[in-house]
Amino acid sequence: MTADKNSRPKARLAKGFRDVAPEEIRGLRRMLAKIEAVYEAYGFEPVEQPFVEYTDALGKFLPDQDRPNDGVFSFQDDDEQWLSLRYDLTAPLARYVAENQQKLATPYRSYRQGWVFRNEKPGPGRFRQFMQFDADTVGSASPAADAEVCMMAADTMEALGIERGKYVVKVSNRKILDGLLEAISIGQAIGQDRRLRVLRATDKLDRLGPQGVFSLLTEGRKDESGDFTEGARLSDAQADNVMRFLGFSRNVERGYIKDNLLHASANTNQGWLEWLENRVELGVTGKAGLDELKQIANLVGASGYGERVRIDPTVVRGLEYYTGPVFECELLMETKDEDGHTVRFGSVGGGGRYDDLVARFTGQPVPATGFSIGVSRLYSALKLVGKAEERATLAPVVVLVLDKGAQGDYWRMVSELRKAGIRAEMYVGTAGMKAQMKYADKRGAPLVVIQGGDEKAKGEVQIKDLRLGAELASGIASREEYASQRLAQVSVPEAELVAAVKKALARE
RNA sequence: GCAGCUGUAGCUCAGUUGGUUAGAGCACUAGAUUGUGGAUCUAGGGGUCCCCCGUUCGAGCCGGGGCAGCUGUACCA
Repeated sequence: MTADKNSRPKARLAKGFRDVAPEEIRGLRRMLAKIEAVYEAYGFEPVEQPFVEYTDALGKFLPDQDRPNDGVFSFQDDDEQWLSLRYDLTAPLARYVAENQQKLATPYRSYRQGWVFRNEKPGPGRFRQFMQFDADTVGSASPAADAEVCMMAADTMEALGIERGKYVVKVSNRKILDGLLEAISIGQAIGQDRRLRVLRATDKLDRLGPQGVFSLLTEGRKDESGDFTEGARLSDAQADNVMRFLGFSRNVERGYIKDNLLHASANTNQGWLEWLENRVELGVTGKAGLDELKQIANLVGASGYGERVRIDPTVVRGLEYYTGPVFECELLMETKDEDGHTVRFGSVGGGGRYDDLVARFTGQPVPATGFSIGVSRLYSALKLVGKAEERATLAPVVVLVLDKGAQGDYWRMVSELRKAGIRAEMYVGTAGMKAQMKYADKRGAPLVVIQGGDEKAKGEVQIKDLRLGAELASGIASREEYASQRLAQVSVPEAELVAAVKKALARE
């Protein structure tokens, strides 16, 4: 019964979601296995968690509404409790640790990989369902834990075949920015709203450049589409300090430029530390952040990662839960976008320290730090540089069903092939021979096995090489010639089926 | 959220100043083969021209409103 024409649903993929093709699944699995191997080697333990959590466990109720935040997919169960699809892997981990604290060895080191969901407008390369691969150390306040996560991220990139120098793990510290805001708002508390604007503005340096960031720090900015973004309304002197934090100094003729002093120290971790210490007003909190950054720099330097793990104040990351060091892993390879412009591939992962997340549940402070890889983004990057391993598994040999009464014979042939380690299937549809050939062709089958009444009487089977056949047929012009031959087809005794198939496959 | 662009067959798209029965390519089905895919040829199926209202003798085309999609921007744990 077909549905009434008017009530037929449209077959369409939900906006922001994706079907994943077989080659990509195979390539992804290989990539995930390599990441996992690195995390295992570092001694992290796997854990798997559900897609769904109670909404309040994710911390996403808006204060004045009983409806959860619309960035999150939420629904009510039979008991009218609000549930949400997880939007990252960190909030659920905090719940897990808070709930199982007594059982877990502290510091608890875990990794996990899975789908997360965001109910947002999708864009190019941005989906409403995507995969993350996280590793976290919960229960250690030591900068060693932060440094370790960064070095592990670097090792992961290399395990995936991204050469040294083609990626960088950038490190900054949220406390420095906090301290800087403290320092510039002496005598007048800067509102939370304006604080967020400063953070957002600094995060846009790569896209808008120093002048754009300065506009957002001060009076605001109008973009090409005419949309106006409100600024943080800092004074020039306050904004100047923020710009210096990012490594820019004001130049009378040219506005903000990369500072020469910084360049003179060759953009090293040591150079950045000195710059921040001497040229930026940091306040008490900022000094503490700088001290943490120094310790991380020392650790990665001593371990030989100083070139790969770099201090970079332009890293801001998410605004809400990070409390200290923040990281970002960026790929430096250049690529062309659809308009032919060369663009850097950009960020494929990030993370940081979130010391308050577990305390939400327990009231006890539990320091934690972690790193999250954007699996889909990283995968498209690997694909672009030819490091994705999508090689297709060979499609199965198809055994045609010409005589429906002889299915037992066909079944036996298929199982012999399988025992010999050859992917094989018996045609399970109901169509005739012609359609079965079409099926095998579309499927990409290398060979078909044919046994009708004639062959059976002689105790033989026909093996037809579809790929060779296609090659031979391309030279044929007339239909008569084409129809008169049995291209790339051999007849062998039943007993030699497996050997003949192996031989034909070996030719490919 | 804001701005711009676009909605015609399963897919990609033509469609003249508003004028009969709305087209192509691809895909699909059948035939040219007693039992042979991919080339070629023939035939066939498939349409609420996004929806509603209006203008008109007449709307895929013009006007208004809505909806959906795309792009940019804002937000993004």
